[in-house]
Amino acid sequence: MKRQGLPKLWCSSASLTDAVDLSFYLTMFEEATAETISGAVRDQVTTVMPPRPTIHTVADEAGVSISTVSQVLRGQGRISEGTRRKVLLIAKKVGYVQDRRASAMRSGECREVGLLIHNIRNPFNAEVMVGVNSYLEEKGYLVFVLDALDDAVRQRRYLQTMLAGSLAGLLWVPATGTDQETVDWVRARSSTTVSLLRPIAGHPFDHVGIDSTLGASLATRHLLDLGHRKLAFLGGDHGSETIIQRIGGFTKAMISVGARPEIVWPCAETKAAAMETTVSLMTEHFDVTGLVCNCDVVAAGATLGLSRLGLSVGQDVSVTGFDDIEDARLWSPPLTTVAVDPAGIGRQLAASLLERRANSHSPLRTMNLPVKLQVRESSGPPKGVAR
Amino acid sequence: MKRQGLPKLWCSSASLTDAVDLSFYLTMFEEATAETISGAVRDQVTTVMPPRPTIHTVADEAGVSISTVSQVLRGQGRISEGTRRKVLLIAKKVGYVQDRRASAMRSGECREVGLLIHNIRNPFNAEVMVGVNSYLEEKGYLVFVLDALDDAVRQRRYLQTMLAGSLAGLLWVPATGTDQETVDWVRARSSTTVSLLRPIAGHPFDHVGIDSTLGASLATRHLLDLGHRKLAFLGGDHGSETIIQRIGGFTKAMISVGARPEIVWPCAETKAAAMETTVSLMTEHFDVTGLVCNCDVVAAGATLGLSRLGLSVGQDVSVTGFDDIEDARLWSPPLTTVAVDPAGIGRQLAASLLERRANSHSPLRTMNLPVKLQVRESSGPPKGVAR
DNA sequence: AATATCTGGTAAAACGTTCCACCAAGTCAA
DNA sequence: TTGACTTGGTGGAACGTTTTACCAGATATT
Repeated sequence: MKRQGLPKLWCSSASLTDAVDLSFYLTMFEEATAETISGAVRDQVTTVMPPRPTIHTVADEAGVSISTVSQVLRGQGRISEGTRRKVLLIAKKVGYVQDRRASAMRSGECREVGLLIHNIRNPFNAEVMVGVNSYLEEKGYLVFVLDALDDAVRQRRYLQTMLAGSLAGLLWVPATGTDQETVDWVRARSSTTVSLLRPIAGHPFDHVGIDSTLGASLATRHLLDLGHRKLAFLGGDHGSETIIQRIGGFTKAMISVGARPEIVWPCAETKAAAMETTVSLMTEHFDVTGLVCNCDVVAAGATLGLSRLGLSVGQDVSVTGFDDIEDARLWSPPLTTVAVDPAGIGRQLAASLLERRANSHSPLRTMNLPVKLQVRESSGPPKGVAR
Repeated sequence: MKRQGLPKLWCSSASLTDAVDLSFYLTMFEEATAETISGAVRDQVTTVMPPRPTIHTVADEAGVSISTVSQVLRGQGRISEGTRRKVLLIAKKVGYVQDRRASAMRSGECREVGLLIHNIRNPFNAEVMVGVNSYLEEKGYLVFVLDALDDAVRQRRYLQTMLAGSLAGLLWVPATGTDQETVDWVRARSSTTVSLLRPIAGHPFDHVGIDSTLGASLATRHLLDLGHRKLAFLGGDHGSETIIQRIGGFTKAMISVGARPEIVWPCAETKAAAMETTVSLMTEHFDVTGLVCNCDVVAAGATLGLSRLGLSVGQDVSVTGFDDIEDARLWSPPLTTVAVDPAGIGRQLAASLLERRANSHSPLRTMNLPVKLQVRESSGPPKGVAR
C-alpha cells in the first residue's frame, strides 16, 4: 500500500461542508481490520544485521589510520582539507556513528545527565522534565529520565544502575523515605548532583527548589484575607522537607491572624486519593471553608470530593493549589494556585548543573525560585461575607 | 539541625481534634525563611572526589589478579570459596561498582532499553512508560525515557544519541512526520526495535498497539445507538497511521447506519488546543450532537469548550474519549471512553522486546491489544429522545 | 611410575575510542 | 648545507572490563 500524504480532506482544521470522498477511509478500514487481529503474525523476514561500522571501517575504506579518522571526526589535530573531506564522506557513506561508550571511557568525557524523578505522572513534574531537557539539550547533553514512583527501594536500585555507567550529572528528586545512607552513597559516587524540588535535610547537594514556605503562606493568607478562618491543609508526602516547609507557611499565616492551624491531612499525590481524603475530612470537619492543597493534583481531587458532597468550589468551600499546571486554568472553576514556572526550574537546574561541572570546588548553592499567587475562581469569600 | 521523624501530629491521616504543639512548625518556618532567600549561597565545601575504584583496586587490595575478581563478581569460573569471600568483602569495602560501559563494550551485553515517546505530558503515555518499566525492570533492564515532543527533528537527534551507545532495545512511538529515511536509519542500526501505539506504514518493526479502528468504531456506534446522527470526529495528529485507523472506524460506523462522516477536525493533543477547536467546530456546526475524540485529553478539552459555549456534556452534546486515563472517571461528567490497559501495553511491549532479543530471526509481529468501551455519563441520548 | 584429570588461578588479547609522542617530508632562513 | 620549524599524518598505549588459553600443583587412575 502506498500513500503520499492524506487527502486534503482533513489536513486543515477548516470544516468540510462539501460532500467528500469516503472511499479512502473505507479502504483503510478494510486493510486495518485485516491486519488488526490480535496477535496476528506477519510473514516478514528480518534481515541479518551487518556489524556496526567502527572507526576502523572508515579508516580502512579511506586508506588512512584510525587516529586520522578520530581527529577528523572531532575536528582536532592537523589534517589536510583533502583527507578531511574524504574521511567525512566515507564516514557518512558507511553510516558511521561514534560509540559513545568507548569514547567516554577513553576520554573521560560524558554528556549524559540522568533525571531521577518521583512521579512522572504528575503533570508538573513532566513539565519540569521537558524544561530541563530543552535547556541541556542545546548544550549537547542528553537527559534521560527514570521514574522511581516515589519508592525509596526502587530509587536505590535506579541510582545504582545510573551511577554504574558514569554520568555527567544527576538531577534528583529524592523519593519519600530516602535514607541517609542513600544520600551518602550518591555523594560518594557522583560529584555533580543537583537535588530538585524536595530539599534534603543538611543540604548535601546543590539544590533548585521553590519557596514552598512563602507559597503556602501566600495561599493561606489569600484565603484569610477573603475572610476565611477555618482552613485545612491537604496533601503531601510523609516527612519530606517540602511538606514541612509548606505546613510551616500555612501555620505561620494562620497564627498571624490568630487562627488555629489544626487540621493538617496528608494524602497521596493522586486525584483519587485526594478525593477520598477530602470526603473524609469534610465529613469530620463540616465547618471548614477553605482547603490549602499541597499541589494542583491534590486540589483537583479535592474539587471532585467536594462536588461529590454537593459542595460548590469557590462558593461553599474555597480551594487553592500549588504548581499552576497547565490544566489548572481550564478547570471549572479555574483553580487559584501558587504559580511556579517549570521552565524556570528547568533553566536554573541546567545552569546549576553546568556551573557545578565547570567548577567542582565552589560552595554548594541552594536556589529557591520565586512563586506567585495566581488568583482564579476556586477561591472566594466564605458564605455570608459580601464580596 | 537534627530531626528524628516528625511529630505524630500529621503522620497518620486521622484528624487532630486535640490541641497541638505548633512550635515545631514555627521553628521550621524560621529556619526555612533564613535559607530560602533566592540565590543564597551556602558556605559548604565540596570535598575532593577520590577516583572511582576499579576492578584493579579490588584485585590489588585482595592480592589476586583482575581476572579472578571479574570471575568472582560474575559468579563464573572456578574460584575457591576462600578467595571468593575475600574478594567480595574487599569489593564491598572499597565501594566498587562495575563500570557498565566497559563491561558492555567488552562483552557486547547490554541491558539498557530506550523509550522514545512523543509526549510524556499525556497521562496515558506516562502510564505506558511506568508499565513497561515495571516489567522490564524485573528482568534486569533499565528503561530510560526521552520525550521527543512529537517533533521529527528532535526525534532524529535523540535517535542519533540513543543509538550511539548501543542499546538492548528501542521502544519507539514515532513522532508525527517521521520520514522514511529515519525509519530506515533505525532499521539499519537497531536490531531490536518495537514500535508502539503508532503503527508505521509498511510495518518495519515489531509493533504493540491497540485496535484503533475497533475502538473508534465502538465509540461511534455507541453514540449512534443512543440516537445521535450528526457526529464529529475531533483530534489527532496529521498523517499518522493511528489517526487514519480511527477515522476509518468512525467512518465505517457512520456509513453503516447511513450517516455521513463529514466532520473530521484534527487538533493538537492538548486541552487548550482541543478547547479552542471545539469552540470553532461547534460554532460552525451548531447541530452536532456528539463528539468522538481521538484521546481523553482532547475529550477533556472538548468538554471545556462545550461548557464555555454553555452546552452541557452528556445532555446537549455527548462526548467520547480514547485511552481511559485515570482522570477520566473523575471528571464531571465522567467520560465515556474507549478503555485501553496501559499496563497491558507495557507487559506486551516487554514481552515483544525480550522475544525479539531471544530470537532475532523470527518474523515481525504486530500485536493489537483489545479495547473496551467504558460507558459513563458524558454520553447520553440526544435531546428529544427518551432515555 | 607414568599418565590423566581436576582445582584454582593467571596472563594477555580483545572491545572502540582518544591522545600523546613521534616521524617523514617539505619549507625556510642564515 | 645545516638546523629549525611546519605540515600532515601514524603508532601505540591507555580506559575498565570480559574471556580464552594456559599453567602449576594436587589428586586420581592405570
